[in-house]
Amino acid sequence: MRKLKYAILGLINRKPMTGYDLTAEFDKALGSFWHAKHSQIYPELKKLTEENLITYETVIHGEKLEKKVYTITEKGKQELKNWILRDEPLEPTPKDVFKLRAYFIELMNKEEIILQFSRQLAKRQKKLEILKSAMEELLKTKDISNVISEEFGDYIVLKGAIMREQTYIDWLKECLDIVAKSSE
Amino acid sequence: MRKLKYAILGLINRKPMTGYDLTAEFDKALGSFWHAKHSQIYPELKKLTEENLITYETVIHGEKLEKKVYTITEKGKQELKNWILRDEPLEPTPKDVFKLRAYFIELMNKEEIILQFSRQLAKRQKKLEILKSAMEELLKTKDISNVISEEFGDYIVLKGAIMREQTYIDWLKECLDIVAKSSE
DNA sequence: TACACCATGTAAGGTGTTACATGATTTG
DNA sequence: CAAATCATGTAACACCTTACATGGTGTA
Repeated sequence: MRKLKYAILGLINRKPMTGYDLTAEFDKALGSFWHAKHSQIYPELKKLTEENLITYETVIHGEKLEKKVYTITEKGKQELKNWILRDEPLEPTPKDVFKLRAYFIELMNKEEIILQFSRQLAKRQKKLEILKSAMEELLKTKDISNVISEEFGDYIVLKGAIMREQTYIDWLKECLDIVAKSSE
Repeated sequence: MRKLKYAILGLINRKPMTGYDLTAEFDKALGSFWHAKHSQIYPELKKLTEENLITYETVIHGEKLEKKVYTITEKGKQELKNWILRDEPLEPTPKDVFKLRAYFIELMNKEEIILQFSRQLAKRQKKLEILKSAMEELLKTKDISNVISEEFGDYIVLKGAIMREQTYIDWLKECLDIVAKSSE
């Protein structure tokens, strides 16, 4: 599977970058559906280099600071193109710790349920606001009219993230509503 | 964090079960937000037993087949209750391989995009139908009027899963719509 | 009597997190 | 000049999957 491999190849294909840049990308745009720490990224870059899917050039920044700027190879592009067209079975549903707690709702009393759901709601609303700001920024600065473009890719995943968070919020509100109205 | 620990404690708290039963539960109801293989469950059961959070009784089924039926202890109940009330920061967004592909949309042509999104749509629609059938069954056989009950827990997580899948489908349709209408 | 299902476990390896470790550059 | 950020790496450990390994029970 090696999914991190393709996440990295895809990003480096967009434009050459360092391991540090990749880490930052995973914290920004991709953060709404993928993430990885630098401790996982650096070894993977080493592996991809050994497999001749990427190459690097050492660039000196300032006096001494060495950066490794990675570029995708033809072989890397081929593998990436091949992966993107693959038809794979649906992944198992992602794990959700809050829903695990919600499932065992019988362990809480009414007040405790309302407290837990309200706290989750506040966190999700905050997250949704951040995503919405990112979307506003994207629409202001980028042209998404061409569907075969990086910008359109950025747009659809952000759109998906906003829709997902909004639905999670709707679900939380619905649960809260039922609980609040119950006589228990 | 040992989340599997609490998933198992919660299930055994509902009623005593074997490792095999737990595995089956993770494939059914909980499947919409949690899962684990038996190879992970058996070692965890051993660990929880050593920690005195659960105990087991060996039951002979038929002539020789030995089953270990696990029961939660008072200590286990306390830990579970304590965990369920905890306030933890939002988990990082779950990884989504399809969205990773969608993000790198610039690597596909219009036909390929439509093919990939249509295939995903078909799989998600099938999954949604299964979830809806499960909900129909649940509403027919269980009483969810008491919010402090296992049945209500079953209901809300299933409801959440249906909403999540419906939104994913809406997103896929919206993407397909934009792509289909594009002149590219 | 074969096949599906019940039942429990271990081993090897891949994936991911936290912590350890070090040093340079930029900005207030 | 201190703090934030840039930059790269390794080690230990936790988590999770795939495959290996074994045997019993129910049913068509």
